[in-house]
Amino acid sequence: MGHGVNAPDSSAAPRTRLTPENAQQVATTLQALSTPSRLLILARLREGPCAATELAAAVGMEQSACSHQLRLLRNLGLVTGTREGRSVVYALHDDHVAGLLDQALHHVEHLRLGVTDAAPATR
Amino acid sequence: MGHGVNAPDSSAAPRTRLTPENAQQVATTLQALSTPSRLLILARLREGPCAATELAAAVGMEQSACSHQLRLLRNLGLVTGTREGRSVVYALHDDHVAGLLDQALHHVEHLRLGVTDAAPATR
DNA sequence: TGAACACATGAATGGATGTTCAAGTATTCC
DNA sequence: GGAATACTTGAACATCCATTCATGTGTTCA
Repeated sequence: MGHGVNAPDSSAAPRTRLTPENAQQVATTLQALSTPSRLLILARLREGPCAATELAAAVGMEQSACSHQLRLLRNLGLVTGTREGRSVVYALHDDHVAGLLDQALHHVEHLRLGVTDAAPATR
Repeated sequence: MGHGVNAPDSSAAPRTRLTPENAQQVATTLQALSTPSRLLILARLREGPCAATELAAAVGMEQSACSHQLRLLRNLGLVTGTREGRSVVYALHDDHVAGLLDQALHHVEHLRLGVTDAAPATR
């Protein structure tokens, strides 16, 4: 049988109606999760605060590249960086970021990936 | 003060540990939600199945462009297209896609966007 | 069969975007 | 002050990606 498709079901309507303007904002934020490097950075910070250099090493990228991405994440309000002596400690901005990450991982985990490039089937 | 940051807390560890390989897959899937056009397409399908042309009109884009994005979404396994007479009806592939969308909208809604390009503050 | 409708597809284009390389700023310690 | 550490920033570059234009495929109906 089917795979239990979307029922716009009785329970609750989508909290946020997606307007074209809204969509731009949402897309911009979700784009932060659309690259392996940033995803790894956020996942690392998900486990606790971390200084920039250590963070770069943890995710296996050069400090410069990592710093660029951290700037982007900072501008989006996803992470915070606070100077601590000579190092800057980064952390997720708040729990919603952690939640967003968790949900994303959870759902994607349960999605069949790498589906064949099947053309629409005829009934 | 504090915004209630990430506590690697007692409750539950992240279900999916993010490996570099895994990150690539997750990123690829999440990238589907990183553009306004695709976001609008998915949001429209969230409310129920829809034919291609009607869908394109609903989200305000040309049929060609819409078709290209639909192909991408199909390849990622996020939507399905089934021929119905001369039209092809699209729908979300399953509930996880709807859930992912809902969660994304929900979290992003509660995130402060457009934060200033503040440099790391000194303690 | 042929016209009309509904989509898909390929090539081209312009605009982002991630990374690297090479300085630049900030902080600590001698 | 000056060297060393930690991080940031800007420019250059190469790549990717969403859209457009033009064309091709599939389906219905006269």
